[in-house]
Amino acid sequence: MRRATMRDVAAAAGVSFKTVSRVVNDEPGVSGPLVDKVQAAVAALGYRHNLAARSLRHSEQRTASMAVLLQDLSNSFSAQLMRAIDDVARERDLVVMATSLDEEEEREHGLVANLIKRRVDGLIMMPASRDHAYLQREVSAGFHVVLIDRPPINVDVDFVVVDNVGGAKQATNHLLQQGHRRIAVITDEVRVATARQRLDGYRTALAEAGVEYDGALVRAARSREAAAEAVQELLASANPPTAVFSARNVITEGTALALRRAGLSDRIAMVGFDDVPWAELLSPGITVIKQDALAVGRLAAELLLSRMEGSTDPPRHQVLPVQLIPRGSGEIQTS
Amino acid sequence: MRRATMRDVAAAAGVSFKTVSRVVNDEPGVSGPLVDKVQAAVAALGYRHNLAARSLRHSEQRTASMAVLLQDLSNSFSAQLMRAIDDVARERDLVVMATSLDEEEEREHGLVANLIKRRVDGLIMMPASRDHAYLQREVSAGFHVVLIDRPPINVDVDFVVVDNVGGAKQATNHLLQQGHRRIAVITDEVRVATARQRLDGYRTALAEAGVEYDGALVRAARSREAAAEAVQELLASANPPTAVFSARNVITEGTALALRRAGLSDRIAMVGFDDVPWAELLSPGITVIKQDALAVGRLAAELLLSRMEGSTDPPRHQVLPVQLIPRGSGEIQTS
DNA sequence: ATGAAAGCGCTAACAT
DNA sequence: ATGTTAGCGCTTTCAT
Repeated sequence: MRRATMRDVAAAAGVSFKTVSRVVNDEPGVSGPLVDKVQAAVAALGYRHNLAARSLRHSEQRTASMAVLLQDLSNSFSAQLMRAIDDVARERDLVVMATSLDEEEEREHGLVANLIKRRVDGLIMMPASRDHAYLQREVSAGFHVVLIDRPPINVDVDFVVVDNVGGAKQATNHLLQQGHRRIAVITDEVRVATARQRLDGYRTALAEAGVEYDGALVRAARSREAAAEAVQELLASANPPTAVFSARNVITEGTALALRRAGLSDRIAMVGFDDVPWAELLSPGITVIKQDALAVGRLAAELLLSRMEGSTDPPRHQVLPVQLIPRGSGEIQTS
Repeated sequence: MRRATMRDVAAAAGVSFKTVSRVVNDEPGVSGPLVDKVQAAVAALGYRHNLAARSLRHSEQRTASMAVLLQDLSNSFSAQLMRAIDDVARERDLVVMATSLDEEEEREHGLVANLIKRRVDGLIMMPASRDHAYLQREVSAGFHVVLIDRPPINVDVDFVVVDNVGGAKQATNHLLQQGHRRIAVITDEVRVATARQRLDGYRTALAEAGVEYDGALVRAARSREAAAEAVQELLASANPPTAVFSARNVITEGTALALRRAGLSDRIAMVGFDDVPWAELLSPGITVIKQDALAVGRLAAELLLSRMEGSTDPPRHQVLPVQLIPRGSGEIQTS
């Protein structure tokens, strides 16, 4: 059950297959009657234009496609990035390939190689790896890459990140202002750049306030459950925190869960990094440092498109601001 | 800045370009020294295999790609579907193109056409349209389609849905059992198949319990804000409901929001269709009819893969069960 | 073990 | 306005 080709259509319509090509591509220079005959044959045979063959021959070998590599497409932050990127791509009729890296470096390398073999026109990636030098060769060969959420390491390419250090400082300062001195922080694993930056911001804020850093208040957790456990342990410790800075959305979930279970939602203050859709449904509402995922995604897509359209500007480094949204949980004072 | 081709590599390595093809494809029958020479040339020139050209000539013209068309990739249900599909695709080294349809019929048609032009090997779609007859021709031509969340109309293809009618009945019965008689229901617009089915289940449960259907308790809402408004209006009406069945995840958010704003979270019962990650963070927790998005996605992907691997079984219709998870909000009794 | 020729489905450049 | 030829980068088939 082979698909019909232009030659098949040409034979059925009694014209040359170049005429079919003209009709299919809406090129001028074909008489009305012939156009009709060709279209009739196309319909009769169920012919479908083959874009792969087209782009192979076409002068500028574009595939009108791009790829998005995130860590976990089911995470709401990533899902929003994807959505924003897709919205921009849609305007240009670009198809978007998307997948999750799950912080696996090997997977990142394999996928980038695979996508280049497929000749996607560009890539937006939240990198899992900590060395992006391997991208240099591809970028030099004309492959376009925009990193997102995490800055490039050992290579200079376009990127869009948010002010993680500033946001974490702001979160910590906010809690300090409510009188808290024992502020726990739960972050992602330190190999993740954003986790390191947010921890930096936390430490800087403490230092500036003259509050001593206490490693016992710092935990790493990847999942919601791990975060909940970490908070539970901290609460049960000899010298428990009076406030928590949860440095990532799933950690915020885990923290809220642990506080609820302990019946301490109204006693222990918390500020989360990254807004969550249910933040205002809780009592108290969750105070967060909001990063505008849609803006990050949109901007990254626009940077990529400008490259695909020929921009040769030097690599552009975009750091978007974040915003503290007080909703109650972060305004709980020390008693 | 043209990318190197096999011919370029062959010239650089001093071999025929067929030998390069053999090396690049890990085919046997090339001596060790030649393999080395070719690989050196590949590295020197930054050569990258062109999969589009390959699949054009290759006997079975597979592109090792599939597409996923959902309504809104940023919705947590859709994001989970995508994640599950991607996990299965990953095992087979398939690339997944994904995008949102936003309930736009035109967009669905355009995308399906475009994806066929790109010769994707298969498609998993949550359809926006209400007539899928146009798919018949493509399916007959060997294109593989699996519908998800909503069943096919006017065409018979594989699909995976959940028991919407049964789930809605269960939700309604649960509220009836707590003594509620005035149960509001907020659904998606009626053009959406799942909304109609869930409304059916609601009506059936009422009828079976001998409770008269009251159209004044039924509202449609697409967004969280619209749902919140609808609930607010209902609560302010002359004869307000004592319970709410929110028939979709964003509606559940809106309902929870409205109840919280009205300070009635502990007074008005609610059950939501589709589990939400924050359901157990609220007080009371949100009782839901859980549909296993990951299972739906996984199963759909497996059905599609089996087609791609040659299955010619008659169209398979999968209806997955749903499960009521009591967390508090659904167990509030009439006072 | 290696290579030359043909052709996948299409567009570009050039006829007529 | 229509058609012919060549060739995109690759795999296949068939030599050597």
